[in-house]
Amino acid sequence: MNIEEQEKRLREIYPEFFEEKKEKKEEKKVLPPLPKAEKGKVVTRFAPNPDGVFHLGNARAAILSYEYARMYDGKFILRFDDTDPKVKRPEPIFYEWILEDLKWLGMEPDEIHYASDRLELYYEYAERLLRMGKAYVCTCEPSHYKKLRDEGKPCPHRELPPEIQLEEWRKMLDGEYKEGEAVVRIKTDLKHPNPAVRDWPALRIIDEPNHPRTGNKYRVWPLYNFASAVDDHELGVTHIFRGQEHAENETRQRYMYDYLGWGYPQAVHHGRLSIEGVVLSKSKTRKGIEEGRYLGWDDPRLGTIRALKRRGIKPEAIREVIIEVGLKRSDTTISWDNLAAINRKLIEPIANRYFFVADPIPMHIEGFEEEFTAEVPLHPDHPERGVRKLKFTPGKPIYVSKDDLELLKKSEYIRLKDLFNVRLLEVSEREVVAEFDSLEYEKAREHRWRMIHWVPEGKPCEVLIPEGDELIVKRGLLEMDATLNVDDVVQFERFGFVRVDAVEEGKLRAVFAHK
RNA sequence: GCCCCGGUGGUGUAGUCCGGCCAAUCAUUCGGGACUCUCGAUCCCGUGACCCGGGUUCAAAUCCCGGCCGGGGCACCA
Repeated sequence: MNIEEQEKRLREIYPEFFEEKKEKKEEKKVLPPLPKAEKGKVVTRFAPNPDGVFHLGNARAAILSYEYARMYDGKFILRFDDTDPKVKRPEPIFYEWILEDLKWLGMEPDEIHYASDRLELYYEYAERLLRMGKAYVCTCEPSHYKKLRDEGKPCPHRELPPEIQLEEWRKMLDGEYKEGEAVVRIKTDLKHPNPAVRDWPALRIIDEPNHPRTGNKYRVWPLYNFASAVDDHELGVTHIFRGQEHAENETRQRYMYDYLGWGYPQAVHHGRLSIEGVVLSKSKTRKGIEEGRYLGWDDPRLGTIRALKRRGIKPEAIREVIIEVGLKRSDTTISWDNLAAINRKLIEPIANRYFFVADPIPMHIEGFEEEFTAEVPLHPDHPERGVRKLKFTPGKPIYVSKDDLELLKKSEYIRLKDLFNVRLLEVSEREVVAEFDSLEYEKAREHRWRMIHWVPEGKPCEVLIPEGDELIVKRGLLEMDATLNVDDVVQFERFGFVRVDAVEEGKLRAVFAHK
């Protein structure tokens, strides 16, 4: 029975099946409702530090923020948290790339802000807190301060009156205090069970920031918690999505919100997201690039958005995988199988098929003395797209892949897909000799002969295959009819889906996506 | 060491807040089969899990206590 007959018969004996099937198809993973979210009033933000490239781990916070904003007809803000010109120095290129990658993922921010543009605003709030007696300028030696803190004791500067604090603050701004000599702290509970929460630092001095956006205009820079607290409030952020490494920061920032009489946004802390066997860490990636072990930030082995893109992973697949993972607090490791399965569903219908023969071995065929042109559909399920032509010429060898060597060795007959069936006479790594047997596909099917792809001639093509930390390069021949452009995602039959990475003068490079 | 947070098949996820309808959902992987000029797609069928131990209860994946394991934080980083 073919599919139609089977379906017809099934409708007779089990009509309910089809109704259920229809329901199942519509079952799509969606995000759960967001607590305290009102339609039209949700404001979310994605706040990366442009000191590196956007990767899958960052994508979790970004996609959740964006999706929820959209779900509630709210606003999605991109804010560059570029307040560390020293340890995590921002670089101009990453500002651009992050925005570019965000857009590629389909997330256009409603607003874009730069923390480095807002220093004066931070200063205002610092002064206000100083004046209120809720913050102080601490000039303790860091190690000494730490000791006091761990003992739950105040440092000598803590209880000085606001007038002195403001004077000290002035000295910080004026340059009287040098880098490392003074810091503004927000008062909290000195007996807080978690020492890390006690009187946390809010602003510090960087003598020569040489910031990519503001140069040396400012020498007092806010720390993450301070800048973030001010901005989330000022920008009207209602919901924050961030990794659980920030969970303790909520405790810290709440003190500030209480002093200022602000309401803290709803924070959702999610676990860390990683992908099977892939390095996501910015610093490790950077090191690998510097040492020449990686081709760049978009090396196919990496988990950066650019790398995923280069491999032919569609933005929608990344979005789906993140939504599937949801907002759980536990860490998750996405498997390539899963990502590939989602991506395959997306690209299978659009990817045209071609024959790519990796590590070609010539095959000489005897006993067929006519020219014969095989016409193969560009896509088996879409004949309307047309065909590719592969011409067999008597006396000229065709090429088959070394990857099929084992198969050839153990087979007596084989079908050359869309051409004809042959009997194998000699099989070695250097060449294969075969004899024409028959034309009909049906005969091959009856005998269950295996089928391989082949190419009469072809253009040189190399495929980059990421395998863990290795990047394997497969060289071979791609059929002549494959006129491809960069970014095309196609399937090399019996090889896998690939994205065309570069095309130059009949030469081609592709990156392997998945089977 | 101190402080948070987690733990459902190989992987991811639903269910946990408000105990029963959960001998646990869906996807992927894996095994088997159907169909098909790709080892692609499609379609059937199947294997496979509530970290452990106590307690509460008529009833616990769900509540409580303890343990184990995992992650994170303890920066003048974000």
